[in-house]
Amino acid sequence: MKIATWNVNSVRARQERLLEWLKSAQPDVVCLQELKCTEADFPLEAVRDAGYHAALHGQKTYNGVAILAKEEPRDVVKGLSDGVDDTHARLIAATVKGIRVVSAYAPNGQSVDSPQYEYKLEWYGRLRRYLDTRHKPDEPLVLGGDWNVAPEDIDTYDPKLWEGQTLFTLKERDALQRLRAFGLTDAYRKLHPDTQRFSWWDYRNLGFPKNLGLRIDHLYVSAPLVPRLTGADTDRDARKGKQPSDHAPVWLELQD
Amino acid sequence: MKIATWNVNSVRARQERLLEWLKSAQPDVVCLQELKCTEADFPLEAVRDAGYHAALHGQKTYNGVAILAKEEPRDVVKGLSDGVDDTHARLIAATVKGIRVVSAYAPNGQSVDSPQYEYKLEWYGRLRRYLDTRHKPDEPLVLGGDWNVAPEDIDTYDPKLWEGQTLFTLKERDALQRLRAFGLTDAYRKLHPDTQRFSWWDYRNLGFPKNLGLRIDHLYVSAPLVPRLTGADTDRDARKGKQPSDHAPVWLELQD
DNA sequence: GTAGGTATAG
DNA sequence: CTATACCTAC
Repeated sequence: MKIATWNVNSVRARQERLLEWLKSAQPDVVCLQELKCTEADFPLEAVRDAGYHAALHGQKTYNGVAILAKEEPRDVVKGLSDGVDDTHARLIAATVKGIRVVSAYAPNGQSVDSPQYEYKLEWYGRLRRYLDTRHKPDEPLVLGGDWNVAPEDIDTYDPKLWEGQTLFTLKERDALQRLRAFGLTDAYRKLHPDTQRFSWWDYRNLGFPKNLGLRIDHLYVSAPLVPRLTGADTDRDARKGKQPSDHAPVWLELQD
Repeated sequence: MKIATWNVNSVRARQERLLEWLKSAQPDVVCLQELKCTEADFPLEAVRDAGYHAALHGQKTYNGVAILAKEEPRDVVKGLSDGVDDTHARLIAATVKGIRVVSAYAPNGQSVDSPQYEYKLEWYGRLRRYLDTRHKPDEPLVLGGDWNVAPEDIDTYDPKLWEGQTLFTLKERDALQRLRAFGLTDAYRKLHPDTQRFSWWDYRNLGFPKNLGLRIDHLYVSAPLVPRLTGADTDRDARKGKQPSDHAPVWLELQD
């Protein structure tokens, strides 16, 4: 079973690329982020024609997340639903083939002294409480998303340059660590402890050609799924060519 | 000798289409309208690589006209240069192979009661005076352009619907007629007196699929060139496919 | 650099 | 419907 996550950076601008990638990669489940459109504007027909059902949590211009799956996603839950007044469409959860799948788009955080940075740290706390409230670490659980945090030095092209910058501050890494402490394992890092693989490259300054990237897109699995992990990687090719997303898809394989 | 006119509706947005069309149609001279860019932003390199020289009169956002030619255009004159305070880049003239070529983008006229409509009628008068001042009817002269006027009933898909609408009011047709009275012959209509051929289809309301068009792009030739006319038509295919201009190229052939 | 929104123009 | 400009965000 193949599960992937991809920040598409506008699903309408990237429709053809998404369809081509679905066709070639053939994931069973895909977590999408940054749809940048409402549910009504999502290209549902085309995705259906490609063989996928879709659970959607859309928003105009910003955010927007989805779970695509060959089998119909069940028990769809949109947002953190924790009573906080929050319009951001950053989370959707659904059950596919007995696995609870969460597609998450963590706040970017803008700059360390901004309200967005505070919101980001709070959001991570809220997501940890979401897991505590609704799930148990021994359930089969997969969280795929753009976490907007590089967890370790190896996940940046230049840790000294990035140290203290948004996406790589201590507080953000701590917040991610506290989320993982629920009982989550970073699928890629588990299988490839020492291999540097980025998932995002800035559009600016020739980030991709120079391979100046970060690994900020991760798939997290709960304990019962760890022994079933058979593969994990990034589809770097999807970042190539014309009009790509700034993120590449990240995937894992589970033994059936 | 093949001479064409094409309102490209942004030469930058249409660069690839323009180059492909130049490659397949192989005109000796092309009058372009609605470049929608300054001379500095014109894709001069690519056009040169395709085998064409360019005489340019650019403008940011609106208007902008050019003459492309396999031989270098000589004695380039930009604008009407009649002392009227007018920033619109709607006219360029140059000599190619002994023929004086004018590329013209007539004002659209918006609505009959608008200042733009008045400007359009005046512009036609100014262009007639331009010809009177600078040229003689027995010179070899070709005017190619988007004239924003359908000359006759046959040049609209529904003359009753269009009667009195901008692009088909009596005043506009009169203004065009007065221009032609300088001694100009509509090349397409001369060779095909009874055949309906449109050059423009509105992007809206499925104008092209339903063939709801107008013939507002014409090539006019002076008397010495009329006997040399061997062909004239519209490249309807250039309006097909993705991201087309709303205009198709119009061309004529002259015996050498 | 690459999106989206709004507005204007055709 | 398809462009442009200017604005904001990442």
